[in-house]
Amino acid sequence: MPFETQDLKKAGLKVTLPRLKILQILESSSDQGTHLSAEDVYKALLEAEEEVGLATVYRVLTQFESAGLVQRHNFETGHSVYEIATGEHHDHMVCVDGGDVIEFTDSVIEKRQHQIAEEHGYELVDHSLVLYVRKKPQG
Amino acid sequence: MPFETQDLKKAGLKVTLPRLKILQILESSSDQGTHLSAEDVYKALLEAEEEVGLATVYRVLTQFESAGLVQRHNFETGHSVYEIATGEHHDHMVCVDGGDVIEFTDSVIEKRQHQIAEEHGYELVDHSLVLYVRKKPQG
DNA sequence: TTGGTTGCAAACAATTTGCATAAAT
DNA sequence: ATTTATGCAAATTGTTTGCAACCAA
Repeated sequence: MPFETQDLKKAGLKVTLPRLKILQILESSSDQGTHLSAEDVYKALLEAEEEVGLATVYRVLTQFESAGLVQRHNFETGHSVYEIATGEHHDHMVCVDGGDVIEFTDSVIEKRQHQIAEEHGYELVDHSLVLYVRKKPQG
Repeated sequence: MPFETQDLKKAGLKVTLPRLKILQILESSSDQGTHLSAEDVYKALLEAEEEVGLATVYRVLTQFESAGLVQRHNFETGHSVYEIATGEHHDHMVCVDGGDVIEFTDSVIEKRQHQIAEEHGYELVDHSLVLYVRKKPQG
């Protein structure tokens, strides 16, 4: 039994073709470090000759998110993008020249974020950090 | 000549009542550290007995952003919020329940961001940090 | 069989735009 | 007199939902 099937069952979701296909698309995009929007997934399905409605894509992505299978990000683009949840948190560094994306985590920052939230009487639920950088001359 | 008028002229925008009023509303909200959505501004205008269309509010806010008069933020709330541009950098903490926004800066995090960029051979140009928090029980 | 799942179309919310009118310079 | 701004309604975009038909367990 392929691991996609297991993942779905574990999430209490029936194993259907649309869900399997969407999961595969997200996985292969994850290999390339890409983040897909609902539209992107929908187009990928069409290219794969799969007849799946856009509404289903949205529903499945939402279910996957609730199940912890994927993570949703709302960058400043006006629409959500999804990526397979690895369990490991990371932030993003984006090169303003090439557009390269580097993933990183930093325990100092992570810790401070919790402290800051606490200091204001809150508990940290999530966070979004993006560093915009430029390659140093003579890098 | 009031500074609102100067700001508008400097931005190449005609000085109209809607624009003056919207600028004032944003300023007073800024004093309270609040971030307003287009709807919020629209409601504030109605309360002030100003007959301004919602479309105009959106147009004016967009123009203000292009002119650098205000900053637009897209938090995970589903709609944009605006604040007067102060020139001084700060990050945001957004309450996932009420949507309240708290501004903060933290020198530890600021410094680490520079270090991280350096460690990867980049120089930090800009960054965006949003903490999503929840009020602690017994706050 | 039976309850979860899908597709479609309609419903929505936030935001944008076309156009005729109105106001600023 | 020109140019730009406004209001309204209609259009767009991204996303959600109602419902009948459908399919996995």
